[in-house]
Amino acid sequence: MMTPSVSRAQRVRQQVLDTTVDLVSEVGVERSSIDEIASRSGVAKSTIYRHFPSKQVLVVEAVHTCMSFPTVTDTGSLRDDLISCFSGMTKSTYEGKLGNMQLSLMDAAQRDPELSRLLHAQNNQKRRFATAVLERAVTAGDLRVDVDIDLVVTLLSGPLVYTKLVRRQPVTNELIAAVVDTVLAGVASTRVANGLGTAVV
Amino acid sequence: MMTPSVSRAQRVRQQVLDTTVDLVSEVGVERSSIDEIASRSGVAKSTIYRHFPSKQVLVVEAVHTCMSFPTVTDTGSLRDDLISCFSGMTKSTYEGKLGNMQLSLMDAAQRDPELSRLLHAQNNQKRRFATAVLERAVTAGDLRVDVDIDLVVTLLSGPLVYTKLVRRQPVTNELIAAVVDTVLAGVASTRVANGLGTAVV
DNA sequence: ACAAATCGAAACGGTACCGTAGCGATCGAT
DNA sequence: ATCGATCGCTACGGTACCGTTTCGATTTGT
Repeated sequence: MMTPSVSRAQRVRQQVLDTTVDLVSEVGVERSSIDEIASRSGVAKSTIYRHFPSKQVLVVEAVHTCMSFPTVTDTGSLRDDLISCFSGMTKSTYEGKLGNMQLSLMDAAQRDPELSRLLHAQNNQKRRFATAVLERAVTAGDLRVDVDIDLVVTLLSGPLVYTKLVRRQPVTNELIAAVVDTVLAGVASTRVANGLGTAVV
Repeated sequence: MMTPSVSRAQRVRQQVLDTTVDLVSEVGVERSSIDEIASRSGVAKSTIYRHFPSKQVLVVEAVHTCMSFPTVTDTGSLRDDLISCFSGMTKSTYEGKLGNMQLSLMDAAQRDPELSRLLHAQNNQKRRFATAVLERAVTAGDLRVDVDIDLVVTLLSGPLVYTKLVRRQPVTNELIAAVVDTVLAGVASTRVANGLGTAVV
């Protein structure tokens, strides 16, 4: 018989990781147990420990497997590119199983340096996508050269994260568009001493 | 001997609540145990159960006791009032013990309806402060009457929450001022089809 | 087909937590 | 001073989880 494309060890390993993702997205990191993962996945607990030395490592690896990043578009319109960027970002990060995990992961990261580094890396990566779009707009002359790009990324990301995690409301494309439009309008204007934007484009 | 100003029962009860706040802010909701609260507070576990029927109720009451809200200023300057509002908000919510608890509480709220309602109420309350400031600015003519106040509150709150909880960076007054300035500039401008703010004040 | 690697099932000791109960000591009001 | 309420202490049964071990069965590579 032919050798299958993936070994049994790999299949079992993936099964454990998938089940871990499911369980963590349902009940969170702290309430997920190896015993439960074993019975759900059909993989014996002893086998799980042959693949992963501890629950922490397992969770970190499981989370790692289900991370993805959106593709960046270049339509020529800064507005459209930003909306596309954050729309994809929202889907890949705050929806689905990974989305359900976010709060629990952030909490657990407060006491797990590995998880903390993983989430920070994930986050910096996401910021880089938006940063790239904005830097392109600066060189293209669509944005003033003195804009604080880091601040703009925070201004764009913040309201979406806040809506999803704190308000627990869906992040609609309408919201994304409104955020992008208002922030772009804000950075297009100069800031004056009284804080009220005076029209200067 | 005179009757003390507070009964022993009240003192013991408060001691338990304080210890619970301390412990939860240190290790989170899930890892806080009644046994640990008992040994830390010097109050026997049996006594704790005489005051609180379960750990969930205890945590909810403990969190409730350490909630506070900032005072609202009315300096006449919308910018200053907003900065003051969100500066106080940040201090009362995302610093100190309550700040350390936030992520764990939000996570736990996903599986505890009581906690969920408490956090939602806390959040709506905070939004109302900013909403009041903005509505005052509308009637005073400092803001266009067609601004989406709810959106503006999200635009202002989001970046601060995001900076604190996701990026794990301090929320400085400089950041607050920059956020307020940019968002105010954005809502002062009209939005046009191409999304680039055109100066109209 | 056969040896080596891998797996599933089951059980183990150890720890931590929950919520309850009994009991003697302490406090509070009168 | 006394009596009832409240407390601290200790211990209990029950549950859940961790991480390890054993052993027989299955699969894989050759």
